[in-house]
Amino acid sequence: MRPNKRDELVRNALDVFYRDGFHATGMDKLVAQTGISKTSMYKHFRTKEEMILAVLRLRDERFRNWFCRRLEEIADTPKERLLAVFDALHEWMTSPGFKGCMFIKAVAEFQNPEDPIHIQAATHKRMLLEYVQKIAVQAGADDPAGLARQLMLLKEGAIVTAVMWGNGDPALDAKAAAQALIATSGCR
Amino acid sequence: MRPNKRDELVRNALDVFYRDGFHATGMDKLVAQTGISKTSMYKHFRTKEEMILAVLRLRDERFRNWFCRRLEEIADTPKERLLAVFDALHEWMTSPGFKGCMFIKAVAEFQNPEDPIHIQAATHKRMLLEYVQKIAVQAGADDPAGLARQLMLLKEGAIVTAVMWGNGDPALDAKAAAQALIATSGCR
DNA sequence: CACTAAATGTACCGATCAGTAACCTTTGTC
DNA sequence: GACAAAGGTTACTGATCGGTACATTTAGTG
Repeated sequence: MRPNKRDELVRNALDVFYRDGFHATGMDKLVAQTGISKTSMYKHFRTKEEMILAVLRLRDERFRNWFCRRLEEIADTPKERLLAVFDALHEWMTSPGFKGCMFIKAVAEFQNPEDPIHIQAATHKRMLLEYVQKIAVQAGADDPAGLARQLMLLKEGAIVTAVMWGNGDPALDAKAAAQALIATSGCR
Repeated sequence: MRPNKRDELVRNALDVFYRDGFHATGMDKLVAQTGISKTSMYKHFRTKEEMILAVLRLRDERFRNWFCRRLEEIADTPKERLLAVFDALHEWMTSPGFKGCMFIKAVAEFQNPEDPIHIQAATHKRMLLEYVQKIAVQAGADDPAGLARQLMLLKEGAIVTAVMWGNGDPALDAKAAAQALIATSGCR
């Protein structure tokens, strides 16, 4: 059984797009950096856009898996897990190679709301929001949906600010703010 | 006295870069959309990068002027002005042509922290933060710097989320969160 | 009117863009 | 060993990239 070259391509392309951006990464650079021939690329994907969508799918899968698992590892109770969001965030931001959120960057480069790339990025964010909202329900918040939306605002803000300043400190500020919000949210 | 063509160029280029992105906007598109010849462009700016920097300077000047003036119009006391940040934010997000924060997008496209464009965008954010921090001092917050950073996290998060969902609702969530944070901050 | 600076049109540069055609090599399966 | 699918090599397309050369026209000032 042949180890799927397509998956290898998507994995490598993910790194390049994440590091250098979407428009700034040409197919020739992808050939050079992934070691996979252009003909092979275009046998698996009809266009660059299709490839970006596949890359975003992988990124979504990887990130959500890591994020959700990490929350469960860090904290035991739902209320603690809401706060652990920002511990996981801080870990991510201070890990080597951190370059911000790929989906925020995708939306920044593909602003048209009808664009498949834009839509897929928004879907990722919606799924993360729903996951946090579930935890907020378990934690017994008075307005779990509202609390989840607020916490996610802090999270997105911390990510873009961490990229701006080049350090993970915004996650600490976000955690402090989250603590205050959770304290007044009616969580058990 | 000749009306400065250079300023006209920067004004028009601002619209195009804001709407379409930096890498996705070529100099030829700029010629077509601004009605200014490429030769003239390169008499005022040696490179595309220099032009982007000029565009960001104008954007910074315009936005900070509008934002600070708006806060003073909306609210009279420092404490009220901290909250008015999110009223102004909501006005901006629901205004026609809103396409997110140009500086967040600049950082997303120019991730290298040494890049002049990246640096200039970060400078804009730092100046906004310092402005809000001054208000927090006037409002008598126990930790004005920390409160200002938290409020700015909410602001950045609201901006990127508003672009994601395509509406201004995140500003309302951010305002609600800000209200809770300000309430526990020791502000008069 | 003469002079000058600013802005123009047109045509071009080499490099890169996304994407393709034709042909060859590897690899796993029967 | 025959077969087929997957992957690779090389070279190419027309369009666009950022940027330039050069000659011409416009417009404000003395």
